[in-house]
Amino acid sequence: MSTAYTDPILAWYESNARDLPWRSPSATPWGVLVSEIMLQQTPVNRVMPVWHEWMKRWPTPPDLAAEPSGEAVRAWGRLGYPRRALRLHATAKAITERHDGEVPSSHAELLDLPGIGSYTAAAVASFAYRQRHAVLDTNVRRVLSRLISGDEYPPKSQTKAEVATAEALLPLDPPTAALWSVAVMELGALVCTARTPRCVDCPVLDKCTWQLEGRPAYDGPPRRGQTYAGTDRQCRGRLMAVLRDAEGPVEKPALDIVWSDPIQRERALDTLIADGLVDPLDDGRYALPS
DNA sequence: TAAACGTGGTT
DNA sequence: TAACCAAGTTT
Repeated sequence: MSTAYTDPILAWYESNARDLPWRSPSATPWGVLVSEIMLQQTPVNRVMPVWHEWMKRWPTPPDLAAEPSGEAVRAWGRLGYPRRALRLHATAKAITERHDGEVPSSHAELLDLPGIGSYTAAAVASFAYRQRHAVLDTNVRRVLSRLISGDEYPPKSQTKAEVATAEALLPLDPPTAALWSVAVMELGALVCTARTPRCVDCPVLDKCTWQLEGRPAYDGPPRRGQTYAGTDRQCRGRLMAVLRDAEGPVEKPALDIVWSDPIQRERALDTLIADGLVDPLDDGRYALPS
């Protein structure tokens, strides 16, 4: 294993880390878990106020588990991907029932919880419990891609080679490994960014393969998908906004007015019901789930 | 494995 | 301005 990157990046983190609330010594494992779910595909700035609100309202998993799932969806606000709120509520219930109300510390038990995949399990085990796991998020994948492979961007989907690389770089001492993981993520978030990296501020610039090879341009396939306007996703978002902003159940016309295409609207509503995000009541009205 | 899944800021 | 991007997971 290589240690050439470890000390410069740890030193850089010590003086450049953002003071994020879920990194505070007073943050609980539950607070870390909630932050990780909220941060999936969602920028820090948008998460911050919602996280504070959640922590004040639901300081422990049993607090959230005692509420209807619809309250979690409502309090999710406009963070996006509201199925995360539903799964976080289900996770709170599972923790309450299966783990005595305490967020489990083992990677396997975390992985068993709804909405928690390989990244989030590793992140919670590392950041909340100071364990030694390879934490591979989009930031770390990009940093290692540039530093080690010399490619501007990592492969479209995670490879075994990337996991092997990340594990090889992981310091042996668990608390140091946990610190390393958050430090590499932070480097990717603040310096080794996707679009215009601030290489002048990089602590390992002299060891960066991509840099040493003259920063060759990305030559792979386009990495993005379709536009958002007009999609079912946008339609679902509109419908959910109506339900979130209403005090209680809403009449069907209140949903109909936010999307003109009836075919697409009904399809979107059906998928929301199938996902458990919308509850069709017996009286014909619609509500957030109970 | 690829596509689906929200939202808003940045380039 | 349209495209890209943000601490991914699920099916």
